[in-house]
Amino acid sequence: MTADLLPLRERKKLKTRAALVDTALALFTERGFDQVTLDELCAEVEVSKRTFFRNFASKEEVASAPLEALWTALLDDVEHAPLGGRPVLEVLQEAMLAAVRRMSAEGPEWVARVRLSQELSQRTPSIAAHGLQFCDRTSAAFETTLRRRLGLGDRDHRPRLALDLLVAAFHAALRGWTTTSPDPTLDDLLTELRTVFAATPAAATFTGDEPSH
Amino acid sequence: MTADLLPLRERKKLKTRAALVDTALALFTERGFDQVTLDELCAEVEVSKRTFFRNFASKEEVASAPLEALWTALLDDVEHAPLGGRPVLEVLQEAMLAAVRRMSAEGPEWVARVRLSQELSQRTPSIAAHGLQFCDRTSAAFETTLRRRLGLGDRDHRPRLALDLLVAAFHAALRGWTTTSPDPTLDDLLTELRTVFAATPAAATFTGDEPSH
DNA sequence: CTCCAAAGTGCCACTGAGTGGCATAAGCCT
DNA sequence: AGGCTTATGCCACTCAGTGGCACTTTGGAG
Repeated sequence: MTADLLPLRERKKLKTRAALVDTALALFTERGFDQVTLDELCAEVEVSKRTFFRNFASKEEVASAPLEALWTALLDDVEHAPLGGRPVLEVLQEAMLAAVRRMSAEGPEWVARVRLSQELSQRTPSIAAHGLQFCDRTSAAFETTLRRRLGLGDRDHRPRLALDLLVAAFHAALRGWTTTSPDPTLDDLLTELRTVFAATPAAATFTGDEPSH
Repeated sequence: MTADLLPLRERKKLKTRAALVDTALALFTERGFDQVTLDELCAEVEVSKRTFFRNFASKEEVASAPLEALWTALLDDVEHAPLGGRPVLEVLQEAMLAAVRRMSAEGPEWVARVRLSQELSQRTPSIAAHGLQFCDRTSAAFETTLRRRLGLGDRDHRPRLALDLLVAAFHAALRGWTTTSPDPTLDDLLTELRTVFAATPAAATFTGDEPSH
């Protein structure tokens, strides 16, 4: 499907990378992130620790890989999508939905991997930290793109706030996705996303009526 | 001012804690986070590494301490503040302004510490990651409080989105604060916060007019 | 087909973060 | 003062992550 055209070397590299991700997700899920040493993981995949660190910058990164791939794909999309005359946040939200659909089109395993990645992230602070920092860096990149393409000034905080709202909505949707359904599907995720997106405009304005007392 | 009433033991502990924070901020700022080992830091403060880890959970935490203190203080405030009939986000924003004022009232060193902490966080990915994860956990706690006090359901995403918007605005303000003025003051920070808060409602709705092409 | 350059890999030794255990000292309470 | 609690120091240990070098594999050129 996606290019057998790559040189053999590249394919091999991607294969070990994928093996590392899948094995890591399995081991971490089964026994917990810090109960699994990298030596074990590498032994399982039959790869040296040195090779692991040529593919991933840290132990946390291998667990966040599936979600990071999504954000990177989304960033590419937004770089080229038309932004004209519509609310920026709406455009971003639709790009997000499209990116999720596109990722999952590449194979059903993707959904399973994202689910495991998300569950690990919720249960393991250091993975969560890594993921959040990745989102933050990616948001900064998005922000630059938006500023440039929309001709906004450096002191205009709106694009960054919109991006953070997108990130917040995405994370809320992920949390909802993995906690409600026992075996969440792609459609469940898309539904969850649309629900959260629908609630987003109210976030800045809603008034809490304190219950009687 | 704030209780010499504490038992001597506690005061001593707080003192070494403060010494660790200040020395760490100084060393990290001067030579870079990963160029300073904990052994060095501990030698400087004349404390064993074991003691360091009884005060802080990680090397990153000591660098984030001032900002974390602010969030914790804010959380306490929100626990007891009246939330009645006004937009929740507005209430949170005012609580944030009040918390900043209250923290800085305890001494002018606080502003300097926060500035160093923020600058380190921007330049050091692992500190940023730790700080973001802390905010995330704190937001989750806030969320619980808000849900309880406002009687909202588990499936209502608005409180969490509002909180994330507050966090995003705060971070944007911090970035602006440390990049614009060469030697940022407390008032600069408050001004910056108010500016970002003012821009927040537009984040969800603004439309980017693509520049002519 | 062969040989060369380049890129990926394995092995090994090393630094430094973080932890557990136990003995010691310092503050607390009566 | 004397026992009790609690923080601290010291020591040895695990494991993430890095740098160096030798070795294998691949792609490409003659």
